[in-house]
Amino acid sequence: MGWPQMSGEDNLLRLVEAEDGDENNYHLQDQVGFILRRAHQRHVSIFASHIGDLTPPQFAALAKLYDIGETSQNQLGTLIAMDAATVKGVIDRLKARGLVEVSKHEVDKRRLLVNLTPEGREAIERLIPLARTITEETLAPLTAKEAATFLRLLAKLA
Amino acid sequence: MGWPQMSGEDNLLRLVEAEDGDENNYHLQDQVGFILRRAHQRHVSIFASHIGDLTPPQFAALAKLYDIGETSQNQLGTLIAMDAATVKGVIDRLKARGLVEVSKHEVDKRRLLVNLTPEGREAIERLIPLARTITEETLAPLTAKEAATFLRLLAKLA
DNA sequence: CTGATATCATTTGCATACGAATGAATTTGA
DNA sequence: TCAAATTCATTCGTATGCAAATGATATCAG
Repeated sequence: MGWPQMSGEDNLLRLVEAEDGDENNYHLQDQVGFILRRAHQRHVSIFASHIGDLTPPQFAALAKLYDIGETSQNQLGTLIAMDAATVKGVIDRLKARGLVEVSKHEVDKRRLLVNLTPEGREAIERLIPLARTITEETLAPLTAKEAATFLRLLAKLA
Repeated sequence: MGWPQMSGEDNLLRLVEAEDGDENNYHLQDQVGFILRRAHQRHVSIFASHIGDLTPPQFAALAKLYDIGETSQNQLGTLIAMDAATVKGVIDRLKARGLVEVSKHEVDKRRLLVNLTPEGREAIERLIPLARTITEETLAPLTAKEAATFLRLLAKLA
């Protein structure tokens, strides 16, 4: 065999490794974390191509407020899986654009209530059909059956 | 039916919506993008619990350099799915910690060559077994068969 | 050969994302 | 009741992630 400086022991080791499925060889591109990151990147890119003036987290905040109505900033963060520091930035930017408004909770003075403005409501109603398109395009490489399986397994991981 | 202020037309509309699979109701938590984001978050959290002093992108850079050896910063970015601006930051931080070293390409003066230092090589060799554990823990909610299916479909999406 | 193009790297600006620390307000428990 | 613990929001620091602009270098086409 053409390998330089390889002893009989090395050949034996290589055989054992081959039997073990090449386990000493680490392939980044096969790791679930790496593929998950790329799949997420692709989705964000598709999102941006359809909804250029809003990010996925901003859309999530609007969609959740549209779904449940006024809530506290912290509670909203829990519902859309963002920590307190992150959700604050998202809400600040939506507020600056007039899509949400904030007010103080009358009873619990710690809480900051967040709600859609009429402009925010109009925006999310206009964007939800685009979001359905984005979901379709993201799942386009899969058949309908594969997509259903994928979503079921993905949900178990998330 | 106890719904207030609902006319006969409203009931008909509701029936039609039910037949259409409730398509006027948008559920953020069922959208592939949202679940993908949460699955990715969970993986990063698992990663951090096992490898606290390195981020997944930093690990990816080291693992790829370990796999292919010296390469240009740009090419490395392509291989680990990072744009030029992002990979620069990652390499800068790895360089500051002495895990990689950079040099100028002798022929093509535009290129910045990146390679592992001995410390970087030692680090990645030490971390790869932990990365296998991270992958296992990330996939733990799935059976072996489900995990195989999931990885196959995820790869089609990424 | 040289002007147009393309590639590589850097920089800036903006937007997540999260740990940690802080302060204000509320709830709990002895 | 009142001190301890908890919750809510904010701030700071660090690290991706990407678009856009820029400068240096290399390649291509006429």
